[in-house]
Amino acid sequence: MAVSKNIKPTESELEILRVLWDKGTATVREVHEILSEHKDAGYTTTLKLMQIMFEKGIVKRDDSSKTHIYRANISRENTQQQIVGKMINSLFGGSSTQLVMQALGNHAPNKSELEEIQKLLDNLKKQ
Amino acid sequence: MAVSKNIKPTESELEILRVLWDKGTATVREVHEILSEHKDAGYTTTLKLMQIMFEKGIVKRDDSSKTHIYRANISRENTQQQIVGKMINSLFGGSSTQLVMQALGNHAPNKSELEEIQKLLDNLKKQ
DNA sequence: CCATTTCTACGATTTTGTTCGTAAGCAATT
DNA sequence: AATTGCTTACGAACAAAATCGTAGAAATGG
Repeated sequence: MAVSKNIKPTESELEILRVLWDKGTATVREVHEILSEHKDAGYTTTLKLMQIMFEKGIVKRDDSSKTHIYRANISRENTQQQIVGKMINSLFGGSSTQLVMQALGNHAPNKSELEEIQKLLDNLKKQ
Repeated sequence: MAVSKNIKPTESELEILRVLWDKGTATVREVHEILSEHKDAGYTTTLKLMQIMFEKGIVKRDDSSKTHIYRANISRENTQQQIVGKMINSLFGGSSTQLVMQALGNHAPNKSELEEIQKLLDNLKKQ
């Protein structure tokens, strides 16, 4: 089994990670452009954050040319799992079911999504 | 519809809220005892946190006797909803389904829980 | 009635995260 | 060669959260 580091990205780091997960690779400039659509912080702020993330090992970068190219160094799935797991424990007393009920109750999925969930549910039932 | 305050408890505040939600009411001492099973921070730290939560309106307290008695002033359900909603947006691109799949995949529920979810799913399908 | 314990209040410090200003390097353009 | 624009590096300021020490009031119990 893979040893998963216990990484806890901050809110701002998560925003950056989302961009990197979506695009695969990106420069600071690209990340900043996207973030600044919904947030106003200066360019150097984004730069600094990404540098810190690099020091922490959250992202990798290719600095062979002047403009560095970044990519995530932790997977989306792993991070989701970390955070959801923590939330299940801290907010739902360890019951994933509670979380699921909450999520479905307040953000109803559409038809095809329902079927997707149904499929997973059927699978779980078989075991 | 009730106007829900946009409250964002910190990690530490959440720990305290959990105790209060479970017990209904509690003194600082009681909260501290429980927290210190899994965390080491001094008594005055817990006290200070609860005082701050009081100032923020997150908890109420009865200070008619020397030892104050605290209780939560925001509901568990409401808080869960806030936080889960935020997580769906920030980590799962707005798709509750993704979150549900993640939660079920990694923390499989037992039989009776599965049926509970199935019931909710059936209800959602009817609409 | 004095000593001890237990409580609150509160300021100070530490830690962590975020933001920004400035300097310096490099490349393209004039 | 000078100017302009874009880049990284980095220190500093700022903000928010967490931790702790100390003081003083109230209860306890010898």
